[in-house]
Amino acid sequence: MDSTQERPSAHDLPFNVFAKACPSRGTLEHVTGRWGSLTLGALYEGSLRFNELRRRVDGVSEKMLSQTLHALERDGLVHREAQPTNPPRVDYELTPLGRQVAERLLDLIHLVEGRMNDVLTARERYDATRGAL
Amino acid sequence: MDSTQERPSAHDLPFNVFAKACPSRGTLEHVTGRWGSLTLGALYEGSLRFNELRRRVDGVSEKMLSQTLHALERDGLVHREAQPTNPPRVDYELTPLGRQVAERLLDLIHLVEGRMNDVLTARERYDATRGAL
DNA sequence: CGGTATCCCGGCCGATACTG
DNA sequence: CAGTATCGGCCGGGATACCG
Repeated sequence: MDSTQERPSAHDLPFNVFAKACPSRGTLEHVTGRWGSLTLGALYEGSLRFNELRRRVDGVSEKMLSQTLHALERDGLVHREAQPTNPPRVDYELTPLGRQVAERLLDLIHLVEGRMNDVLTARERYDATRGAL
Repeated sequence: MDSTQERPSAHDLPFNVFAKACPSRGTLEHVTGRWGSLTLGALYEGSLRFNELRRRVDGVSEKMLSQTLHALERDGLVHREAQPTNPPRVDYELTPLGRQVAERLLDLIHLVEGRMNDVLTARERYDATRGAL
């Protein structure tokens, strides 16, 4: 019943994101990263082209969007479909796994958006007491 | 009006994380950030002291943990309870809102951990085709 | 349109030292 | 134990220019 150092809550999966060296931590960061989460969220509605995505994810630069899409494609969350037409047309869409991830991400996003007033109120209270120092 | 049919993309909430200037984007980043997500995830099991948390979130520095906790406390997701004993004892625990957030985060974390083999496979395929350039 | 290459700055973050 | 202060490197990420 005792296997060296097992914590009560710990999951027995081979991958544990709380461990520094675990590769799942890297993927979690791609997914939850500043642009990763918004990109996946935007693609949940359906496939989008590069510049559509860029407009949808307000504030992202070409460089970061490109970089983000490569990371997500590499992790198998986004599928890139290029058509060799002229002018070129490239569509990005979620893979089945990407959809599952995006679903959870959107749950989180909607929760944060929906409770933002509470957050703002909490900030005011915090700043009123601690910010006065 | 057409309030019956609604595009899934457009939420009518006052806060939209896809908009550059929206404060919800900042909170989402606190929550999904590298240390924010792990901190909230760790606290889901119950309250923890500073150094317990530090050990649990493998790799976090004192500075970043402190900074992360302040941001989460300010946003009303974590409650800090200090006891004026000697040696000092400080417990951190999730607020009700923090619990809801952590719940979603853990859903995401468990999904990523559980599908990590697929991710790793996808990476190999990607690197084999594109990495050869 | 759909990107890549380059430059470069701010701030994220770790290491270290110090305080109550 | 529970932090804060300071320094410095590294790199995330924006701006710009350029290519197929």
